[in-house]
Formats: sequence, C-alpha cells, structure tokens
Amino acid sequence: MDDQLPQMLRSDARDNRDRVLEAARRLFSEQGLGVPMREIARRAEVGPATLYRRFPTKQALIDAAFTDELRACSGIVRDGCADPDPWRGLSTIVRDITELNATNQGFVDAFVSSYPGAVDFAAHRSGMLRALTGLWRRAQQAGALRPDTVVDDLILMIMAGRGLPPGPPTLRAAAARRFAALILDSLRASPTTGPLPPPARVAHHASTNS
Amino acid sequence: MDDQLPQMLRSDARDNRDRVLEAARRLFSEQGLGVPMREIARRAEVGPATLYRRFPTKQALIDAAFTDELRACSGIVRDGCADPDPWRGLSTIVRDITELNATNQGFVDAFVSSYPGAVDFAAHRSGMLRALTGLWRRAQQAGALRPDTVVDDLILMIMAGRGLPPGPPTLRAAAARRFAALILDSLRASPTTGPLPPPARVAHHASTNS
DNA sequence: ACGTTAACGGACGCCCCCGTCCACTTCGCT
DNA sequence: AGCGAAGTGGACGGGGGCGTCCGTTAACGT
Repeated sequence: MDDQLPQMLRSDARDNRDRVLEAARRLFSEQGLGVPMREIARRAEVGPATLYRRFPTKQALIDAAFTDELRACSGIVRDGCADPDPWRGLSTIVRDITELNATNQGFVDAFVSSYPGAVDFAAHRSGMLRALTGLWRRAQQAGALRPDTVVDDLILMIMAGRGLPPGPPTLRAAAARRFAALILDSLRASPTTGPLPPPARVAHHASTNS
Repeated sequence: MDDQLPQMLRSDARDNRDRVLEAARRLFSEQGLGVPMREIARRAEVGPATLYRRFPTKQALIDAAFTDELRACSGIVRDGCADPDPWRGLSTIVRDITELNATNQGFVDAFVSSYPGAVDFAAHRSGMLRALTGLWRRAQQAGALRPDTVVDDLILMIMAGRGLPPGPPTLRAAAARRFAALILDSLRASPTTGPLPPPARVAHHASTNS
C-alpha cells in the first residue's frame, strides 16, 4: 500500500530500487515469470539481499513490475469501451491486449492465474470485466458481434494467447497479430471479413536440422 | 537395444514397468510434464531406482508415456485427411486434437516443443504436417476454407490451446470444445455457422474469496 | 571531518528435484 | 530346496532456486 515512499529512501537505495524494477520488467517480459531472482539481481548489478529488502518476496516484485502493464491494460479496455462504435472498440481491445500479451511474456500469467494475492490486480480485473460486459452487450445489440457468444469467450481467447509459440519478439508479435485477427473473425456477426495480417510462420522447432 | 522386448523381463519387472507407465500417463495427463519422477514412482508403488532402470531419463519416460497419444494424434489426422469432404475432415481434426490436448495436459508440450530428442515424434510430425497441407489445399479448392489462411494458422491455434485455463477435466474439456468451435468459425469460408457448444465458464480464480 | 546509521552483498541454510549406488530381496531354473 | 542372477528400494550426491544473516561500506547530518 504505502510502498515505502521511495523518495524517503537514501539516494543509493532509491537508485538500486529503480534498477531492480527495470531489470525485473525486462527479464519477466522477455522470459516469463520463471526468471530466477538471482538473475534479476545480477542484471540490476545488485546483491540478492538488496533485492529482497525492497521486495520481500518474488510475488511482491512481480506485482510491482507489472503495475505499469496493468495500467496499460486498464487503459486499453477503458479506451475501447469508450469508443462509440462498439465493434471497433472491441477489435482494438483484442488486438492491443493480444499484442501486450505477446510483448510481455509473463503478464497474463501474472495477472490472470499465476499467484493470488495481488490486491490491485483483482480490483482492476473486476472493473475491466464489468466494462467489457457492457461493451459486449452493446456490440451485440449493434449486430456486430455474434449473439451466441459471451465475455468468457474473450477471456478464453486471451488465456489461449498464453500458449502462442515462443521465439524472438518479432515472431511473437506477428503470431499475436494473426491470432487476434482470427479471433475477431470468429466473433464477428457479419461475414464482412477484411484482409488478414500476414501469416505467422510458426517455429517448427527444426529438430531435424535442415 | 535389447532392453526392449518387455516379455523377456522377469515377471515382477514387467509388472512394475507397466505400473510405472500407467502412472506416468495418468499424472502427465493430469498435471503436465512438471510432475516429479518421485511422484510417479510413488503412484506406481515403486522405488525411484526401479523407475530409472526402465527409463534412464525423464525424457525417455515422457516419450514412452505419450507414444499412445502420439498414435492417436496420427490416427486423427489420417482419418480426417481420408474424409472425402475436406471441411468435415478438417473440423473433426481440429475438434479431436483440441480435445486430446485438453484431456492430456502435457501432450502438446511433449510433442511440439518441450524437449528435443524424441525421434519418433519428429517423424510423425513431418508426416502429419504433409497430410494436413494436402487437406488444407483440398478444403480451399472446395471453397470451404478461407483462401487467405495457411496450415501454420492451424498450428498456431493448436499451440494456443496450450494456454487454455487449467481446472478440472470437465471444465477443460468444455473450454476446449468451445475454443475449437470458435477456431473453426474463424477458418471457415462460408458464413454458414452452426450452433456453438455451450459457453465455457472460465475459472475466474476467485482470489477475493467469496 | 567524522560519527551514526541506513544500505549493501557475499555466504549461508533450506527445500525440491534429478539421477546413482549398494546392500538386501525375490524370481526362476535345476 | 538351493543357488545365481536379475530386480528392488532406501540412502546419497549434485545442482538450482528462494529467502536470510552479518560483517563491511558508504551516504547523510552536524
């Protein structure tokens, strides 16, 4: 809650805290939540003890690290729900969240399932869920969204985004765009399907060399 | 080499080997590949050494355990590709694989990414991929499948299936059915969309107790 | 400049998991 | 029944990750 008023820390402490957070954000985004605390400490050029003094547990660090992305996520939903054209708003939400997802490997894990306990997360989630439900209804009333779908379908799709193949960020982003476009086409009521983004070459794990 | 021929094992050894395989299959399916070897041994009422004598490494056990599912997967693809109606064949493949996937938590991981080294896996995969490519072309020529899609899109969707929310088998299966139906609708060329399976209530992780 | 005190980080304990070793047991054959 | 070999399981070593302790360092006030 009080988050220790970082400006009351000694200058070096504040500096180190910032570097830790930055390293955590980068490493979590790149490699998911499995990154060892040691690795983050090393990347921040800090000893493990320092890291643990600012963030008593790994969960605390995860929460702090993803606060920004959480805000971004809330913003995406808010903006999309504010769009007068509900379908356009929904499309934007799906695309942006899917991309956020692909760019930040661990975000969905941190947010939706991984560890319980992050209070802010729960609050944000229920708020977003409520807003999305409203948007969903409006989109269906406008005849843009299939009437036989529910918000849970969206959640399902977002969760499914977790399973997208790993790989370099460029590939991940391409796969995410393609995925989002396909999802949207499956939710659309009218068959007015626009052009798809380029197909994503999925990493076929070239175990047979060649 | 000669370590095969399980019928040449002593009767108790053969018995234990079978129990180990059975336990491995069950636990991997239920909880994914993260299950400790000890747990499998315990479940099979066997010491760790016994387990390791039959399957020198965890990978070996995984390979052996998923041989059946691999065969099932191949069968699904073969049957689907043999269907004179390419769209119906494709639908069946998507539905069945997605369900296989939901039922066997670790299967896709074992097959597509997890560990390299399983020779059989690679062979099966390239064969299935070739067959699927043919089916894909036929479905597109028949006008049932969107012309701007590629086989990689299917792979993408199957991979995405890994991210479906965890939970009791019943929920997982429901989510998988819903997911498969939505995928199929996004790949279909004609807007002749049939009724969807019941929406899957996604586990909202009730962290806020109540 | 200098002492106080917050902050630092290397070293430590703990736990879990993989894979191995060895003294004992059980099967199978005669 | 008896004997040898195959088989078994408890105990062990190695590695890695999380979180903690304590001697040392360096920032801040006077």
